[in-house]
Amino acid sequence: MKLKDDRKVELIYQAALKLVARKGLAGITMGDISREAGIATGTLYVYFTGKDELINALFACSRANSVQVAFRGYDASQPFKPGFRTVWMNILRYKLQHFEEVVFLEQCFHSPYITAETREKARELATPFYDLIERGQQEQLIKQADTSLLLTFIMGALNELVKQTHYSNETLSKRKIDLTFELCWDALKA
Amino acid sequence: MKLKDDRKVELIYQAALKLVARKGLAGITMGDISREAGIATGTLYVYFTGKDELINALFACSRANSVQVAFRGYDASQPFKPGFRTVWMNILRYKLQHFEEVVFLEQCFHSPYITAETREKARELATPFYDLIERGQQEQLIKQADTSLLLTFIMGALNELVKQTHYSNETLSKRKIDLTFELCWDALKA
DNA sequence: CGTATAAATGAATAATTATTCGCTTACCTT
DNA sequence: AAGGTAAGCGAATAATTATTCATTTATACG
Repeated sequence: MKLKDDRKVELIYQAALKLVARKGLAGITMGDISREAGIATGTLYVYFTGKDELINALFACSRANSVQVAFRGYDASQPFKPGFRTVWMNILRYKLQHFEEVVFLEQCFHSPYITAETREKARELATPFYDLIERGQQEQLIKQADTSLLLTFIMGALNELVKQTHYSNETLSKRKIDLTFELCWDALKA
Repeated sequence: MKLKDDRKVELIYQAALKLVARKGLAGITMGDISREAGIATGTLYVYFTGKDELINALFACSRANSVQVAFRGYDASQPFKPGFRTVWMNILRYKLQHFEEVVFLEQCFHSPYITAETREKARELATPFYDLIERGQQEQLIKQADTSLLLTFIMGALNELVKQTHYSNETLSKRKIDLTFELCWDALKA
């Protein structure tokens, strides 16, 4: 018998991400996705039970990806600031390189597709970020404010920056990146 | 003869905003809007030529509203920091009170509904904000960085904060508001 | 008041889109 | 190499949703 092709799932995901970044979640059809992926519409239903499941799976996957990369190269034994910078940089780089995921996640958040369960799992993935900020607070380097507030502030700023960068299609220079880190750090530092 | 009823347009807008905040732009139908507004579906077509026009009009209106309020009480002759705080506070307050518009504008940005023209008009509305930041830079109070970068940073942070506040349905205490302003100011200040 | 005019209605229609299904093709197993 | 099983296909169908339209209702104006 013929087996399912994992690369095909990836193909479908890429097609969906591309279309959502271009047209928004509101303007995306199963036909569009299959055409963009270069497969038949019916094939989508071999891999997913329907549109809802496709979007939920892609949401979970995108979300997991973006978190997974964040702590690459982070070493808890090194001082806080450079460690924080490593994570911060990982996040920024990932978001810049995966702009489509940024848009997709944003659009999904208020959508009829994402189930409460999918949403809950996405939330849980954020705990390492909380831990990181709390470490900085324990070391008196970061403001003693609600952790969630600080995190929200930074992530919102980063996200918007990534979007803005994309629209103006410049590449963020090293100078600008350093500057932006400075903005973040100055905002957070005690 | 019977005249068009301006309050009805407002009713339609409110219904659409409410639904988009709840279900996203992807999950909203003309039937839903009319039901939520308490009018017949056909009546929507008395006021708008179709769904596209409705969404574009609401986008333009929402965007204009949020900008219009920002400079209320701002006096260019007073020192920069309190003036900036006034504007900042206006924006925050407006966004908190009009959460639905925040979500709607965000969802629209990547959607097939909004035309290039509508988008361009929205962009033009932002110039007073650029002017404000530039004033701060001239007075050496604000970092000498790309104005658009600074603005993007702040607006992204604020937006995310408003969303986060809404989801956790707490009311932002004065303490937290002051704290958040401090984050913004520390980020921007030279 | 009465009438003309346009708003308002909501069921009917048109258009779009998700999903199914009978068939073909590929490829794993033995 | 042959058979069997599931992937892959895309036209057909089902479901949903935008839009129209014949009719009713409200109201501005004479």
